[in-house]
Amino acid sequence: MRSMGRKIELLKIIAHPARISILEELAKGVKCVSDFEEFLEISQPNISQHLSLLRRYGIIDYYIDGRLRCYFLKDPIIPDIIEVLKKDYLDELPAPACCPVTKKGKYPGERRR
Amino acid sequence: MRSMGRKIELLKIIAHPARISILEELAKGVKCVSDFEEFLEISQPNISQHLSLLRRYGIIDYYIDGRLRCYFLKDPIIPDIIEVLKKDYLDELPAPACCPVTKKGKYPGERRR
DNA sequence: AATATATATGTAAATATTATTATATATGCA
DNA sequence: TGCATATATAATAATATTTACATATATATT
Repeated sequence: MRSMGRKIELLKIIAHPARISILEELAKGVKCVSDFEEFLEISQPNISQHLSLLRRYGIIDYYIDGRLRCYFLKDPIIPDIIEVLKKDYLDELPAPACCPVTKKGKYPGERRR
Repeated sequence: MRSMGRKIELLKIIAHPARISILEELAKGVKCVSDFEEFLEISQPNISQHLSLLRRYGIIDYYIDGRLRCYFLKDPIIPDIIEVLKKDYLDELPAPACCPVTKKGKYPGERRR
């Protein structure tokens, strides 16, 4: 079992547009670096940097096929996070039973002291 | 509907130990700043800073009760993310049909050029 | 009115992240 | 062997994040 701290660190690592794109693609199947070059609008060294970062944290891995590096997903939390990111959320959570708008109301929980 | 970019930004904002703690608490119910002081090991101004950041991004909001500010969750994606963070993931994702360990294997997808 | 309490704000310093550029390595092919 | 291809690494510069500290504001209490 992985600690919450480790998972927060993972969240921080993946919270970047290029890295989410990479992970979305890898969720569909193995891809090599030049595949990413086709749809990411960033330089090849930059792609490599994002890939190494993801790999350093154990989120992805690769195997070598000739001069290609074929990357694949390794961390099972990733598909679940992508699913949440793709889900539509139409409404805000219901506000607690008091009035945030008028700035009046009584604290509904227990109070200290 | 919210864009992927906006959700990634949100992910980045919440990916911090203090802020995840705050959100986990708020998922249980309304809390005021002094409630957070009891279990977060950081200074009151720092707590306020994290709260303002979360509020600036529409993730939480508050109402005023006297001199207390009572914070509550607003963004409906938060409980889902917390759920994923708390889930146990026992195994790595299955590696693709080739051999990452021996570094040999054939690229299973289509190849460009 | 004076003081205490709850919370926020401003700013500076420390640190981390990101993209860029240049260069390196390794493999395959002529 | 020599060159092209695929990818990685290193150094740097720009920018953003985080914390800490001092101070401010608003409300309640006496």
